[in-house]
Amino acid sequence: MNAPKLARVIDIHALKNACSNCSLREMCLPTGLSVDEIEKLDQMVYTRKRVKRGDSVYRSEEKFGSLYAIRSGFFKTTLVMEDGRDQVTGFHMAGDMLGMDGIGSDQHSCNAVALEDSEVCVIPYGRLEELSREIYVLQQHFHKVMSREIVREHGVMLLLGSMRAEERLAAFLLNLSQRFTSRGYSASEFNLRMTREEIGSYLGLKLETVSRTFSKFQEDGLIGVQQKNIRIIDSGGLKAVLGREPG
Amino acid sequence: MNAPKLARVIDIHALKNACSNCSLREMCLPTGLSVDEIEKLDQMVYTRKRVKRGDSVYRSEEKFGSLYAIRSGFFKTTLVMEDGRDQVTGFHMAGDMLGMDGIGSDQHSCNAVALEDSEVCVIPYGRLEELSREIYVLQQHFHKVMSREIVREHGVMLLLGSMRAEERLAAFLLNLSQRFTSRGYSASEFNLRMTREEIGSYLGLKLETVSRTFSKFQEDGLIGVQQKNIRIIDSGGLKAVLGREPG
DNA sequence: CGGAAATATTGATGTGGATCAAACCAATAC
DNA sequence: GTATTGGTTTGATCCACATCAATATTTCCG
Repeated sequence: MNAPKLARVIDIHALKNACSNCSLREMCLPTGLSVDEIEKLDQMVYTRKRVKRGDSVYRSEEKFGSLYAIRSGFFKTTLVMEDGRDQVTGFHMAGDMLGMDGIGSDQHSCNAVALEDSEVCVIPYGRLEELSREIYVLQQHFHKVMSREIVREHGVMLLLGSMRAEERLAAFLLNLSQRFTSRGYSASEFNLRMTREEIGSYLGLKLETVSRTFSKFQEDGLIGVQQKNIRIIDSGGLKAVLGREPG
Repeated sequence: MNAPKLARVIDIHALKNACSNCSLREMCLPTGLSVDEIEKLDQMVYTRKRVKRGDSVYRSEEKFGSLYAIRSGFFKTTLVMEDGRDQVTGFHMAGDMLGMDGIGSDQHSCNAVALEDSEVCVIPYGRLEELSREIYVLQQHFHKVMSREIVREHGVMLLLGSMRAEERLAAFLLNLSQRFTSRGYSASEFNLRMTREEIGSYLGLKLETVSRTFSKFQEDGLIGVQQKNIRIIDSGGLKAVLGREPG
């Protein structure tokens, strides 16, 4: 008599964790999947993992085994040099994919650290390979995700190699704003999850320069800053900072 | 009577262009392919393309259709900002793969320019997708190639974000040397195919700084420089430059 | 709550690499 | 051969950002 009830409970739980029912589906998965195919995917992602603020999903040198789709929260990825200097290589939010650096050498080459309590969907890599041989649109989607990561990094190289401090920070804010927007959050007001030091590390600047530049943007009426809270007042003005001559 | 002869001629030509017979096979392709599978691959890569010095394999915004494996020669990839500033995002040599930036958006996002007369193997992307669904090791290999490109770019971000001019140039030289070595060329002497300006663009430095730093390395007995010819005299010393305090 | 630790702001000063400028050199064209 | 062009080296000066330092604010935690 109890059996059916129990089954139902499990069902509901499974449904809750399923890709098919996930609000981030459009970010993680291709469109145009059949019901069958979505069912297969639900079997691929059978684990969720909570990651507390400050904890890592994976660390450099660790054996690679899975990719991680961010279900909620906020992450940074960092690289550490032998002499201890480290560099933030990216900030990642819901719908982003982590871990692709590990495929090439079968071990991770950076650390993925949660900047707030977060949750990731664990995607066993072998299973993904398998399914993407069966499901064309999944293969296609996965390749696109990797390619976009390459393009994103190109953009960072441009930023680090050719832009001045003000341009870097303006580009950073506009990028964040755009990403929040595409996830349904406000484009004009958001909370930074990272410290000035982490922003600086990502942008190749010192934390003091980041702080000063925030203050300057505020004086110029482009943004409102209060600690981690950012309000974008004049996004056109921010865009104009990009490509402007020094001064 | 002529027919068999003609056929033989064509055969020889096909063989010459075939992956199965290519000295770069270990760089481009996975190991452990069956004879059948190699035959399929030979059909995938049915075009070679000569690219003259200064010409492009593809340009930014162009529709994406193929990847390109470098058969011989030397390339740079560049990004251009709206205001005209441009940045070299990479240097590429025989065995490297070009064009993966185009997969994500179906159009290329950078320019791939030959720095000397070169030759590439054209790999129609649709065909590669198809085959990598059939041949597991090919899929695996392709994913690794993309992943390694992501990791390579991480390295460049570290270089641009955290290193001083001398460290950047030392890292650059050591990287080039290592890549020449793995292709069977001398580790200690090689010709730069790019100008000081292109090196500078890649490293986020001005050409004068590149030139001065070369001169300094020469004074310090680390390398011999004569225009584009580089001799690495003290590779240990170069490695020691990395991670050294300024001064 | 209170006190310590982490984070952020702001000012004063220093410096690595950019900029400006002038030769110099190598390769190609005439 | 000389002229021309594109690239390189080297010097003098400048400035954007780093560094050093002091204070303010927020967060964490017993």
